[in-house]
Amino acid sequence: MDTLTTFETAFDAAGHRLTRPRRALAELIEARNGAFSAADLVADARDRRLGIGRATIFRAIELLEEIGALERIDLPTGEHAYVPCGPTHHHHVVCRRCSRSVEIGDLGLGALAREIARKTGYQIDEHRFELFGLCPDCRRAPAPAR
Amino acid sequence: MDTLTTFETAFDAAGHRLTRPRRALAELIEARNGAFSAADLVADARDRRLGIGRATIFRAIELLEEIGALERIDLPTGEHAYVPCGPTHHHHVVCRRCSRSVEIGDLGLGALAREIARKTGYQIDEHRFELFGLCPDCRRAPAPAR
DNA sequence: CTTTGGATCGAGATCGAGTATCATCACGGC
DNA sequence: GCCGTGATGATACTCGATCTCGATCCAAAG
Repeated sequence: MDTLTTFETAFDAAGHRLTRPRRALAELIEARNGAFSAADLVADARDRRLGIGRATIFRAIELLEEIGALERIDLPTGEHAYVPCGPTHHHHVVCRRCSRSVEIGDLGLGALAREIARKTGYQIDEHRFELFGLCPDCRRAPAPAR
Repeated sequence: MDTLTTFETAFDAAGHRLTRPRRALAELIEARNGAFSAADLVADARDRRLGIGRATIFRAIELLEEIGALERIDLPTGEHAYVPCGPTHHHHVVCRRCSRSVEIGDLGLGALAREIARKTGYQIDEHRFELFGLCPDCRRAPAPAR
């Protein structure tokens, strides 16, 4: 069976070609199952001798971001990371150890943003709400696996 | 009168020397009156022929961040910026045109974070909430002064 | 199945933010 | 004023990310 993965579908649905490098990257991302950095993908690709160029990886990430299949978040360290996500408005909770992430709904933040707009006089176009901590598994895990 | 500015006081109170470059940078930051990037300061310093090295600027920013007089935020573009701020827990609203920013209080986000922790099983250590839009002045301004 | 054009690719150069190094300097307590 | 230590700034360097451009591949059409 040639079932397409979520990301392969994303490329396809947006009218982009389903090339070998893109398929491979889609797989790498799905395998990660959480937040990852561009450098992570570059390393993955190199480790598996996929022969995918850096530029291609950055282009694929950019594309998936435009499509809405990925979203960039900013780690507390200042690094950029990307999380797989659906199309609806939402926010992310990211594990600071294993990077596993879950989506959470709006939770009234839209209303809160409007409230803030009213109070400050700003016209709010965009907001960002990210949470960091330890996922259930990493909470149980003993030592900070370094 | 040799009144110290907010930032000069910050350096002083934290037990750091009040050097000429630091005074100058404190002034530049106050003059900006909003969010700015490290590159902005570097440019400002160069434009005014202050003779301040890049390293010094980055060190000063780092220091002010440790002290709590600055906080790093991440612009929607992915760039890093810094906003002057007070010591209590709060969040920022930043104008995407002029970078003027205002602080807003906790607004029940702490409680929301706890709620999310309960629902997801994550242990939430840290959260980030940033809002972007147009400040009252820039809303009134006609064309996007480019 | 073959052709073919344009999207996509990969290698390498380049850029720019941020850090490290280290000899020199100057703040501020004495 | 002296002096020790923290601070400075020129320079080199690291590393994430982007740009360029000729080569290559996908997929639609015939």
